Amino acid sequence: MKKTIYDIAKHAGVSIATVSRVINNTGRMSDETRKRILRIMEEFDYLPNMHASALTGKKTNSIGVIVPDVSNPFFGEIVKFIQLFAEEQGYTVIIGSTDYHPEKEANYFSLLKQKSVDGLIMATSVDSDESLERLQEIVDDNVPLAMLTHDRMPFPMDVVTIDDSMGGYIATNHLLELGHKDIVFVTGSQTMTSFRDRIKGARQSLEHNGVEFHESQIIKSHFSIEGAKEDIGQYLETHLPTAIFAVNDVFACATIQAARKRGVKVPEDLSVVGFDNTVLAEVTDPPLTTISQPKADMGKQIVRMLVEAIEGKKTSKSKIILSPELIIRQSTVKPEAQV
Amino acid sequence: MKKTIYDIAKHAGVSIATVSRVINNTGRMSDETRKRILRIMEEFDYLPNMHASALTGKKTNSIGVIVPDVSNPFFGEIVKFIQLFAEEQGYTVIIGSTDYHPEKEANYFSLLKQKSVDGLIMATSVDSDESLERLQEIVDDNVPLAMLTHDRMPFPMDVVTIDDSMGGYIATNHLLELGHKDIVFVTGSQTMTSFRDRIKGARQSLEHNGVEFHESQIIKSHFSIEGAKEDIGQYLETHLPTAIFAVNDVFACATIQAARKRGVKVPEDLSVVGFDNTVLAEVTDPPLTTISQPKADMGKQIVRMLVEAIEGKKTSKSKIILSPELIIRQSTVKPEAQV
DNA sequence: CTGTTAGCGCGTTCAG
DNA sequence: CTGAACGCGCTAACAG
Repeated sequence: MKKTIYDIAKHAGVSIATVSRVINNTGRMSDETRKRILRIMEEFDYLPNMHASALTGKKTNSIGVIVPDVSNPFFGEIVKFIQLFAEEQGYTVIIGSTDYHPEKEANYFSLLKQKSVDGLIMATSVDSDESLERLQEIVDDNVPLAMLTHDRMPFPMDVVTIDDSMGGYIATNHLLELGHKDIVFVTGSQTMTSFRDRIKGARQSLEHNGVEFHESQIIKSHFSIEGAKEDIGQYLETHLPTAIFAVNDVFACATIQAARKRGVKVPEDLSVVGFDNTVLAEVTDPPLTTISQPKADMGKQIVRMLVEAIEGKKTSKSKIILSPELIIRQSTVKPEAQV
Repeated sequence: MKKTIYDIAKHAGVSIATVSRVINNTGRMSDETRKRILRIMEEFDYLPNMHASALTGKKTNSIGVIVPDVSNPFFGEIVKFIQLFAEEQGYTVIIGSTDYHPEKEANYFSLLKQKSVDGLIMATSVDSDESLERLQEIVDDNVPLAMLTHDRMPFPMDVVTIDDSMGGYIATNHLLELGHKDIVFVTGSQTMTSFRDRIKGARQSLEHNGVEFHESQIIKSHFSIEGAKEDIGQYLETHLPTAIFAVNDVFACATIQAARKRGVKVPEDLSVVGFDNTVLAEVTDPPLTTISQPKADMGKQIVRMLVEAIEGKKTSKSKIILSPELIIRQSTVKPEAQV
C-alpha cells in the first residue's frame, strides 16, 4: 500500500518527471496539470520518500541539536524554541542529550553525520579530542555549524550567546546597589566558559565599585542539586555573607535550601541572585531575582543563521551577542532590611 | 571524500557483497577476511549510508517519541530516560513536542512516517480526528506503537502507565491519616485520563474513610502556572481547606504561591500534595510532599517493549502498570499543628 | 565462502 | 513541456 512517485504519475497520466517537477517546483508546465497532480498527491496522501531523495544528494531538511541535558529546564526550553522555529522553516530537529559525557557527544556527531543532517547546533562545550575529531569530519562535509551559549570556536561557525560577562556584572551591580558589601559567588565547572565569564563580569563590577575581591569569595560546586547544597552549606558554616550570586538558577535554589537548613533566611538574612530565569526561579520561595536569557530570541536567531547558511544565503560567519536582563523578584533586599 | 561500500571493498580486495555481509553480520566467511574488512572500515571511518539501507526496506534504527511539551520537567526527564535506554538498544530517538496542539501532533505523525521510524512512543492523548487518521496510516504500515502515561488505546499497542488511581488514593490517604477532613482537589483538563484517574482515586480514598465529597471540592484549572495561580487564588478567597491535593507538581506549586499571596502559610495553615515528583518538588519551599512516578523505570519498560515489538520478539500487546510512591517532604503536616 | 546483479524510490540529465 | 534511462549506496537473491 506504499505510494511512490510512480503511482502518482500513473494515476495522473503523466511521467514521474512531471510529478517530480511539481514536488520540487522546478521547470515549467501547464497550470492545469500541476494542479491535477497536486490534487492526486493530496488524495493519495503521498509523501516523497526522504531516503530516496537524500540518497541522491538532496537536503534532508533536518538539523541536529546537541545539548548537555534535556531534562534541565534551561535546555528544555531552548530546545523547545529551536524546534519551534526550525519547523517554521521546514526543518525537523534531531536532539541529542550528552549528559555532559564527551563520549556521548562524539557518538552524536557520528550519528548526525550518518543521518546526513543539513546543519548542526551545539550547546555543549565541544572539548574532547574524540569529539573534535568527529566534528572535523562533519566540517569536512561542509555541514554548517552553529554554536549556542558557548563561545569556543574550534571551527568557523555562527555563534549566538548572551553577554555572560555583562550578566555577571549587572547581577553584582544589583547587589551592590542594594548596599551589599559582603558578596559570595557560587559557580560550577570552570570548563564552562559561560560560567567563567559570569564570574568575570561579577569581579569587574566589584572592581568598578571599589569593592575588594578575594578568591575565598568563590564557592566551586558540582552539577547536581544535592552536591551543590552540600558544598554551599559547608561554606556557610565558616562564613555568612549578606548576599550570594549563583551562576545559574539551580545553584541559586541549592543556596536557598542550604541556607534555610541552617536557619538562615532568604532574603532577610541573605540575598540571592540566580541566572537563566528558568521555571525554577518562579517556583522557589522566595521567587528568585535572576538574570534572564532571551531564550526564545536565542533559539530564533540561531535557527535563522543556520538555515541561511544551509541554504547558501549567507557565506560569512557571524556572532550574535544578546543582552541578559535583570529580573528582580523577591530573593534580594537591602542589607539594612536584614536582621 | 565520501566513503562508500565500494571503497571499502576495493581496498579490501573483495566484493561489496562481502563487505555488506560483515556490516550486517550475515552469511559466513573466513574470520580472517572479516577482520581485515573490519579493520579497513575502521581505518576509513566508514559509516554505512542509512538512507541507502533504509531505501531497501531495512530498519532505520530510529524511534519517534511524541510528548506534549519538552520544556515541562516531567516530560524532559521522561524523554531523557527514553533516549538513554533506546540508545543502549541501538536506536536513535526523534522527539516531537506538540505543545498540546492536535495539529502539530498530526504533523509529527506524518513526519515520522516519512522518516520511516521503526516504532513510535506517544505520551500525548491522541484525540483529534486528524491525528487518529494519520496514526491509522502508520498503523497500516505495521509500525509498532507504545503509549506512555495515557491509557487510551485507539489501536492495539503496548502501554506503560502508573496506577494513577492508586496515586490519587495514597495521596489522599496520606492527608486523611494526618487528620485532614477538609481537602480540596486541583486538576486540569479533564481530557487527560491520568488526571481523571487521580481524582477518582482520591474520591475512593475519601469514601473508604467515610469522608463525604462534593463537587465543590474540585478546582478545575489550566495548564499555565499563571492561570492556575489565579484560579486557585480565587477559590481560596471563598473557602480555605486544611489541605489540597493537586494532580501535578505544577499545580501544587501554583497552590503554594496562591496561598502565600493571601497570607496562608504552607504547611502551617495548609498542607499541599503534588504529583510527579519533578525537580519542582525539590526546590519549592516547603519541599513538596508528592507522588512519585518511576520515570526511569517507565522509560526503560516502554523502550524494552517497543524494541521487542520492532524486532519481532513479541507479538502480543501488553500493558504495564507501575506503582506510584508517596514521597513525604515538608508541605504536609497534621492539622493540629496548624494554627 | 565469495562475487554478480537486480532492484529500492527518486532526482536528473538528455533526447524527444 | 515530457518521457526514458542512469545513478545514488546498499541489500538480497542467485550464481559460482
